Amino acid sequence: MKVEQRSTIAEKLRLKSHDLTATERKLMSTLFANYPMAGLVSITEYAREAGVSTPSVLRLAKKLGFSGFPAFQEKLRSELSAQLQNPIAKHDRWSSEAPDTHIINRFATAAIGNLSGSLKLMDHRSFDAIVALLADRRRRVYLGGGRITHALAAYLSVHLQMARSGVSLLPSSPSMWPQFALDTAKNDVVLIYDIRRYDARMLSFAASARERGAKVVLITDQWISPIARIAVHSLPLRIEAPSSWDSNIVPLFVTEALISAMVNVNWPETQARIRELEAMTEQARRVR
Amino acid sequence: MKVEQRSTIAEKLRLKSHDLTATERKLMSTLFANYPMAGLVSITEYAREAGVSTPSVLRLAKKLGFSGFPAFQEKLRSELSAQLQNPIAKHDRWSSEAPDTHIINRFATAAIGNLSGSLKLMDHRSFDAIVALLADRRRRVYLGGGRITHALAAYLSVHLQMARSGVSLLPSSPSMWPQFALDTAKNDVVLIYDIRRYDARMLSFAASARERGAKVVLITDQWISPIARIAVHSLPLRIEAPSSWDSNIVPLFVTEALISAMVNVNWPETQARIRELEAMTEQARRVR
DNA sequence: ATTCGACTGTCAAATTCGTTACAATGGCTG
DNA sequence: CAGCCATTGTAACGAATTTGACAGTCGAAT
Repeated sequence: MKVEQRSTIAEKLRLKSHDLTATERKLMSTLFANYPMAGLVSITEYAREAGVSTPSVLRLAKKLGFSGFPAFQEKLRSELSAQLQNPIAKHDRWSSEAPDTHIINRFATAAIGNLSGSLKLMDHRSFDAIVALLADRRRRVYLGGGRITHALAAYLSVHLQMARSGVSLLPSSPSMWPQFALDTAKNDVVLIYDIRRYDARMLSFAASARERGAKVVLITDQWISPIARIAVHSLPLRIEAPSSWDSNIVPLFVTEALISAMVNVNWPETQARIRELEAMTEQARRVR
Repeated sequence: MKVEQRSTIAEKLRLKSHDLTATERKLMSTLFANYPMAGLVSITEYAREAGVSTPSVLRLAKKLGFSGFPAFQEKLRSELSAQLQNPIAKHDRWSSEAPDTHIINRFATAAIGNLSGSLKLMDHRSFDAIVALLADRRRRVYLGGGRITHALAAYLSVHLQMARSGVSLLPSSPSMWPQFALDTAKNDVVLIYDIRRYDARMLSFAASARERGAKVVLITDQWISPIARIAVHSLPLRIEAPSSWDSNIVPLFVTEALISAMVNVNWPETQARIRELEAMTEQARRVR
């Protein structure tokens, strides 16, 4: 039956509860007392917990229509897994009638997975510490990225420059990085995007900055760039995508969150600066 | 240690993440991808899922201080059942104990909302039509964005240039746009990012290109840039964020999806081009 | 080039698990 | 009260899992 396919073990048990034996009822109530974890241990342990014999567990599983205990357990696991998924993961039909196999839906699924996976991985204390570094107006900030991630560094740079002074973006050409390393000084902040196909030149830039006393912050992928060893803070993110290249959606997410948090830290000053900036832009427009 | 007693496996892993081996990282990311269910199967299955050998799982478990795999699993189970019994913890799975009010969680909620809102709005036939335009090697492609979105255009440009020839990125300075408009010709593709604070100079660039017979494609926000009137295809996206500035996560999402879809359209040619590119990069590296 | 050490996989032994067969128990019926 | 059937536990077996020992591989340092 299709209906049965969908029903959970809890429902099946309730449905059959009237023709369960005393032993089976014990098993049922043990399972419900800690559903579904009680059933995710070994058959022996579950039996002992309920105070019945091992084969009784097996009999119950078969009575519910499973081929054996492992099949029963697998069902419990998949139920739990579905329940654990973030509420948002249960997306109701993404794009207008586009089939689930359409690239845009596959991409959406991957993006959501990357986001929730990254958030689970992330240490929010590191995040807060990075925000504090960026918000500290006494420190100069250097931003850098590789061939692909340069755009992210540029994006961050545009926003940071609106909020504070002393922000420099490393050029996209690696040959110019060494001279920037020369400029870094004690307590400066060097924020680097380095995702796989890690760039050796970026590593040496980071190492130089570190030697000069700068604090290196790293935004990397789940395989973690070697720069992590010299960084004070590293954020490893998930970047898998159904594509020939990695997805930088989560790195952009973190970037925007950093910007937002950093702006909040010192709102009055930032606000004044933005007002001034707007006024200047307006003035320039009038002259033209 | 008292601390160790309380810390979850996720925390332990994060803490030790810097001195994990490559294989152990694989296990870690597999576990986080579906935490903690991925670890609640047999050691064999978990190892196979992560693509490592069985003993490697055991070694990781021991590294984390457990007597063996069953003990490791027992910890996962107890964590999970504690979490299941505490409904408040439900939303907690986002970020490690960060409260829901933490900026990173608020941002995640907003990003997901924007994504699903955008996808519901989106016409996938427009998307497919844009992909076809980008994939057509006979057309030149011009990419442009405003002060903020220039980074997105640059990101798209880096990827498109790997996949095909004839891709130009408009400079970030608007004063140079008119001369680029002069270069556009009949049937060229002009893809523009224009989100609120719509730039009048961008509109006039688009209008010039249109007059010369170019096909204008627009990626904009839900309030829709005036360029939409002259564009052949427009994708309106949601960009709200708990921040002083708009979020460009969904625009980046669409950008990556476009890239991926476009590459698929003509995979053999693209693959050949990428191979050649890799070979050249490799050669350059050797010379150095 | 070579050596060392760290890392990781293969293999097999030991253990545990899941399952079947069978015996024991106990309630119900004629 | 005897016999029957459903129910449950015990014991044993085969299968799968967990674990330790060993060897090959790779990279770094000399």
